[in-house]
Amino acid sequence: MSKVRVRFAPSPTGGLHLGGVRTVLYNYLFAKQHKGEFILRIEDTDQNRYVPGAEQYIIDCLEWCGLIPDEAPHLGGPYDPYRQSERKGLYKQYAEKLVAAGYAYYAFDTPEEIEAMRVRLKSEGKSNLQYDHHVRMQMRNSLTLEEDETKALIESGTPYVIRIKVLQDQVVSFTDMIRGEMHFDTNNVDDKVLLKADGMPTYHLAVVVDDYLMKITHAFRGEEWLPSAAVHILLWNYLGWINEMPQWAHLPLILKPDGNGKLSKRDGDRLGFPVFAMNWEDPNTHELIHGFRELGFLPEAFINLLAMLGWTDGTEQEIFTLDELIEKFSIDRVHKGGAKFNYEKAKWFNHEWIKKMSIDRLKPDIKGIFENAGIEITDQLQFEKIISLVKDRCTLLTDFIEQAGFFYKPPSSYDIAALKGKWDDTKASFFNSFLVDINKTTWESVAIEEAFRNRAAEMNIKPGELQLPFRIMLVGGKFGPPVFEIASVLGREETISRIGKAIISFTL
RNA sequence: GCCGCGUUGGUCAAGGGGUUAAGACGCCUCCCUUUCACGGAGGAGUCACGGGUUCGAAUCCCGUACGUGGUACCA
Repeated sequence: MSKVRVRFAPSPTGGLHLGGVRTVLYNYLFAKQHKGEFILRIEDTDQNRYVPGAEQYIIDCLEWCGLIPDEAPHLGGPYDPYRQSERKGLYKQYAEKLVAAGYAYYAFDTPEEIEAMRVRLKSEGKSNLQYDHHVRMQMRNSLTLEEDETKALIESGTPYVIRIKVLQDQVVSFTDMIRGEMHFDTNNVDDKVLLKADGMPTYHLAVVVDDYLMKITHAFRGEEWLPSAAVHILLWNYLGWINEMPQWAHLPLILKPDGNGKLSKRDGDRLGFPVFAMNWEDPNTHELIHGFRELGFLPEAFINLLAMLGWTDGTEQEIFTLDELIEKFSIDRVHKGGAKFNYEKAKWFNHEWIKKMSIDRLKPDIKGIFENAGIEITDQLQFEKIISLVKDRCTLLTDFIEQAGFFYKPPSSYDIAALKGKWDDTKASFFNSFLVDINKTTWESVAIEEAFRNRAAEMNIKPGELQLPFRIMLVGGKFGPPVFEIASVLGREETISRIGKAIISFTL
């Protein structure tokens, strides 16, 4: 078998949806497992939908996720160029070839004429309003016009498109790697536009031509493409390339968590979770759509959770590294049905990854988050200790600010409510004595705790009664790692200072 | 409307003729911890419906319902 080559072919219209990333991922996993190549091709044939920055954004997302293409517009490759707008000149010859072979035709109908046709059909009670074999002989095209008329029209610069001429009464079949045998009746397939009036190909022509030219062996795409697969297969046939047609796999959709339908960027705002891989700001409206990255997800977790949205290896394992996924992924274990996105589970994946991740891997990310929050890291060793102390209680990377910020900034307020019934004059005097004690102890958590317990014993107070007040003195609230660990990391001076301040505040 | 695809707890899912129908998230209870987590032990909660086929159906077949996608000179 020839070398596996797969492609991700997005149109750069803004943002990269989570479902898009999953499509990339499955492509990538399949390619790498088979020691093949993963290609990024930009489908920018619709000039009306061009969004500046969108292509770079896609590239950046792939990079963040660690899904690096082998060939791409910005990397180049043996099948340059990888941007369809730059391949424009290529497509027309194939469309013309189809016309010459009788598999396509020129159509001169204006949008108004097509609209009129649909109105007419509707008034006749027809439910099928497609431009297809039922109506093509009633329209203005090279099938109904005399040859010299057609020629004259083209030569005089009349706008025209080229449409595929779908043969009647045939069954188009193919094997989908996920769904098995698929059959379509050509009587239900319309004469899709192949080449637009502006000379650009439509998606239908462009995918087939480019997949052929780029020697794509396997084509994975979203389920929304299933109905038009018939057109694509017809094209592979009509163009005489059927033996080189890639194997198809139509991936299930990712659905909204609540109601119905494909997950869209709007749902993120509405339900309070990210839908895009990274923040995306629309260059025209300046609307900001939040990304997983900025909300504190690790790319490892993001990839992992996406992989599990529609696929399992059949065991109970849920946490996978990219390498494990490459090894274990199998397209035939991909689900047929769509999956509703569940943000709680997504966060669980991230939590698992933070727990599992090394301090060194976490460090740069957390440092960046801290700096954005105005916290400077000066002591590396202390920083590492802090990370190891709090990582188990952080679901998102951004949680580190809340969970560890107090190491860098003394509490600005105290959870007084939690103190209720746990603070009185004897407690105050305990801490006053303790303040003196800890001037002499070795500065280690065990030694601090020992001093704490000794003093408590001496004053005949249960140490447990004192721990919560102590915590609130240092942290401000009822959370965080063990208190004596906190004190030890904070340092003698800072601990003393916080206790002193708190005694005054608590007593007021 | 028409065409296609799908349907196992709230969600992700294993299981593909005989199972007490796995597991995970979330939820609840308890243990650990005089913080919050982590961790551990339990609990509630399911095969869309109706017909077949079969000794036996979540599993196979047919309908129905529901969901979802497409139905553009968008991808």
